[in-house]
Amino acid sequence: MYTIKKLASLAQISTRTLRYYDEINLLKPSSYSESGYRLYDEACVDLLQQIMFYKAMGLSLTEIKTLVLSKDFNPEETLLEHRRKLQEELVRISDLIENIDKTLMHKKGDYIMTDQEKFEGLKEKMIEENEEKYGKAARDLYGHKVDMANEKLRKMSKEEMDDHERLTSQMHETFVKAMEENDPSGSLAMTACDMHKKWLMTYWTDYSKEAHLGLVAMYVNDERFTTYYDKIKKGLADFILQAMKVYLK
Amino acid sequence: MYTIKKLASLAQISTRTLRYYDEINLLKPSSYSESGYRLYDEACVDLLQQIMFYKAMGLSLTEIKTLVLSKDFNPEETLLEHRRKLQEELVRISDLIENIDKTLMHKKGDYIMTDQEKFEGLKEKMIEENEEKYGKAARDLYGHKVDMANEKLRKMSKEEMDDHERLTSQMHETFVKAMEENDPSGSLAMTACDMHKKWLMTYWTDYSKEAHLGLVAMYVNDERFTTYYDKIKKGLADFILQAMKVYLK
DNA sequence: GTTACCATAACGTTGCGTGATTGTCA
DNA sequence: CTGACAATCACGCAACGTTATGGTAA
Repeated sequence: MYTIKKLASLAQISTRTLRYYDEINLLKPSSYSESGYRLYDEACVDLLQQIMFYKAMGLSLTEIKTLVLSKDFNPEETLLEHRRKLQEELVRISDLIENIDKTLMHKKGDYIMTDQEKFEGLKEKMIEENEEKYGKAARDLYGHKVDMANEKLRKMSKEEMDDHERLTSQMHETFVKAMEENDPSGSLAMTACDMHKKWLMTYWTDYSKEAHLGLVAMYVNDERFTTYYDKIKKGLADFILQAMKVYLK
Repeated sequence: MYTIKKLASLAQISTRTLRYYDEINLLKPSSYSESGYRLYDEACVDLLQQIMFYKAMGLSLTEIKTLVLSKDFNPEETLLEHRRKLQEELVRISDLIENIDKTLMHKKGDYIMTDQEKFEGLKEKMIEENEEKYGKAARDLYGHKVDMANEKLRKMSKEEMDDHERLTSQMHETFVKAMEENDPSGSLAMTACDMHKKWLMTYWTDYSKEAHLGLVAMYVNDERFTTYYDKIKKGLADFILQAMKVYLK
């Protein structure tokens, strides 16, 4: 017979957990002492063992309850079903990471990269940072997907990079012209926004308005960006944001 | 000016969400109508846009609050920090999936596989099922790790499989002998358990007592297993469980 | 008058952590 | 007597979904 503390330390869990399992009828004590103390026997230990096994696979307590308390229930199906859910979670998280990567990568690129050397430097730096921070093993876990942006950079040819640079200056020029017209919703501004989108696609493997707008919104809160653009023409950073808001409606 | 419903449908969220954001001071309406209706202006729309952008990356509302409400806060660091957390989650979930795979794979194997043909059949069947259920694209996401068990099976040579089969019969014999001695904690039983562990390791890439015990516990609740073992000797399935409990203490 | 929309409570969700208060055992 | 352990509330967390109830706008 175990007291609640004994069983808890045996199983490396808290007494609160055991009381909670009692409360939700997942694991009841086998008997009580005269003063109302919970007492657990060997069968309880076995059951707890089972519970913890399923917990280790990430099943919810409700799922575990149906598994261990109804003998005729099929664990295989439940586990497979659960596996499917986990798989979805995995994809979801992987997508989130990819989103962050795209955002950060591009944001850095936006105000730093003006010529080839800096661009090359950035490429190497980002790839190195990635390696350093998360290690090869960790990156292997979710395979090539997270690296896609990196790969896209790495594989970009000299020619493409020249194109990219041309696009950059053209975009800047167009934005400046649009600003001189003082019309953030005019066709010139829209053209410039369109170029910005194309420019974005150089790094991003896919595209969404939300991400694009979010990125631009992040820009104007970053003085490195505003400084850079205001040097081209004063007030340009803000103008770009105004235009983008119209463009991305 | 937008009413709560207008803004909600504009942003594709619920009105409850907007009221909640109001409640936690994340997004307050810019003004109120005479009858107390919430009214949102353009600045609110922009802010919500930002909020949703960060939400799309999986940041918590608390994190978002510090990001969008304190102008001097650095989003890059926050995003990188958050990326790290996501990475951990990814590993965690990947481990859970691996655990489930190991369990299911082995459980099937335990009572079905007695000769090479069936073994081969199982191999193909499991690999196919995996492909079918989750698709290549999904599997690519977390790379080779989930497939390790599959790979381990696939790469097992004829020779190794013969060894494995020999080990299986020896283990069965030893369990039977131990049972005849009627001592589930005797040295014979312990040897048999040890063999079971070795046998397990043929499939599993790593090992833990919890997983081993959980597996055995799952066995005795599955009549396909008990039937199979009881055919060898009546009561054997139960005896194995008893022995395992001692062994895995 | 009806319908669509507004507001404010307030409970439910998941799995416990973290007290607060009080009784029991060695 | 004291300290370790027992018990029972009961709030807190995250981000809303979901009624319930009643007022307001078109």
